[in-house]
Amino acid sequence: MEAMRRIPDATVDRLPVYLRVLDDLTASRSTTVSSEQLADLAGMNAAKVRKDLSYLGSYGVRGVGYDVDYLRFEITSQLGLGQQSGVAIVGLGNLGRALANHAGLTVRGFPVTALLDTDARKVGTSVSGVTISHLDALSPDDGIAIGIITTPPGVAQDVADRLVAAGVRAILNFAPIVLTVPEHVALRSVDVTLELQVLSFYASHQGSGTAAAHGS
Amino acid sequence: MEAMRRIPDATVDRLPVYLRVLDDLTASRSTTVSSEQLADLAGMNAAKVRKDLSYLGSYGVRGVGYDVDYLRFEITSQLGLGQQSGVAIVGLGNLGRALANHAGLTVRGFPVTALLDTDARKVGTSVSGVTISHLDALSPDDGIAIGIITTPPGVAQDVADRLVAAGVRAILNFAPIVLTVPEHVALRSVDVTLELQVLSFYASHQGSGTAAAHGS
DNA sequence: TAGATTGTTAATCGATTAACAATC
DNA sequence: TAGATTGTTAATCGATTAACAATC
Repeated sequence: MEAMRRIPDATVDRLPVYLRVLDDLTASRSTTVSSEQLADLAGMNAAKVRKDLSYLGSYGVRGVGYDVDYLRFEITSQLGLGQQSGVAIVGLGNLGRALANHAGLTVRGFPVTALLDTDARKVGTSVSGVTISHLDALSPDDGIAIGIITTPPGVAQDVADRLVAAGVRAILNFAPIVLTVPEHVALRSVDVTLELQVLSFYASHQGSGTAAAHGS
Repeated sequence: MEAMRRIPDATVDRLPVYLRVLDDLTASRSTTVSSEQLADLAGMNAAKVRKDLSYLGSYGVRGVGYDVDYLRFEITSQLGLGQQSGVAIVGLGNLGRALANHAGLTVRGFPVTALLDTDARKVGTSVSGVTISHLDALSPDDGIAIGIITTPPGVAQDVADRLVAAGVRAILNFAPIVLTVPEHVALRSVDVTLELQVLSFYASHQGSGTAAAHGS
């Protein structure tokens, strides 16, 4: 109803959490949800939920709440989840294989369409029905939207550069190193050791303090 | 030099990144680093680096920079990384196994001392030299400091409750569900699908926008 | 001393939250 | 109408950043 404002980064980080909760609500046949319920289920506060949802436009009904299906539709659309986004996984070590085997990715609209490595012993074999290609074969023709890097840190920047050259618009990096990518490419990193170190801080400074780690 | 202020959450999230960079500097025999260099290597801005480090106390030397070794010592100490923290991994699916095989955890002071599952076919077998025990065997006597949850979402809250009962002070959750834990237990969650959805937003709203996802 | 770089202040910006009028 | 709940405002809080005096 209002002129569209830019959605704040903090809100973008939370939209997928709301979406997951809404999916659960649909599974349990709820058709309507209040900001209070949604906040409980998402581990947040109702005022924040209403503020976040207000950036999508005004879709709630006073005295009633939000329509679950319509909200899912709106969030899905805002997140750009309308069509499938092909994913390439580079580096088929333990983690890369685990992700390649993760059926949930395809279900959620992120089908793994390419697996890449430089190890001659791995190239040609397949994981979950997808054949591993040599990294050199990576090309813009592959139509890959998102690259996932699960290589050792030493080669991660080179891999990122190749993914960018191949036209990916986003990279999810699991290598423990700071990557540099052009402005137009979105980047988030996940580092398990780093998470454990942050947890170590709060565990030793006894005062809880965290809630949900993401990427950046 | 100043009275100790509480370290802001945003700063705590960055200390492990600085630590990683300082480790690299040590490996390349640098003994001193300026806030400008550190910022470049960590993908940040020098003012932020100086502000962050100022919460540790005043350890830089004007006109010179920071002593790499001393800074590592200080960050290590603040993060509570002085002694090893035993880690238990619950749920030995693809991801749990990948983490159990990750040698980097032990190197960084987080040795995996327990593997737990409820599948009778897995209990008794071992991964990376650690035997998988039944979840029911989990006990406070195990001396586990941190629990990592890599189970399906349906059982994750129950697992979290058991870990809390066993005395863990921190939990790293990979299950796609919002967990509830007592105040005194630190919690962070990593959800790959959620990261991809956030990336999808920035990729489709062409304007980059992210930098380093963590947990919360 | 001249040059470099810190530590800190203060301004700015963005995120959170409580409160409540609007309204279903 | 009475009750419930949204959408929005405004206050507050925390994080970022530029600027510069302090000082090695």
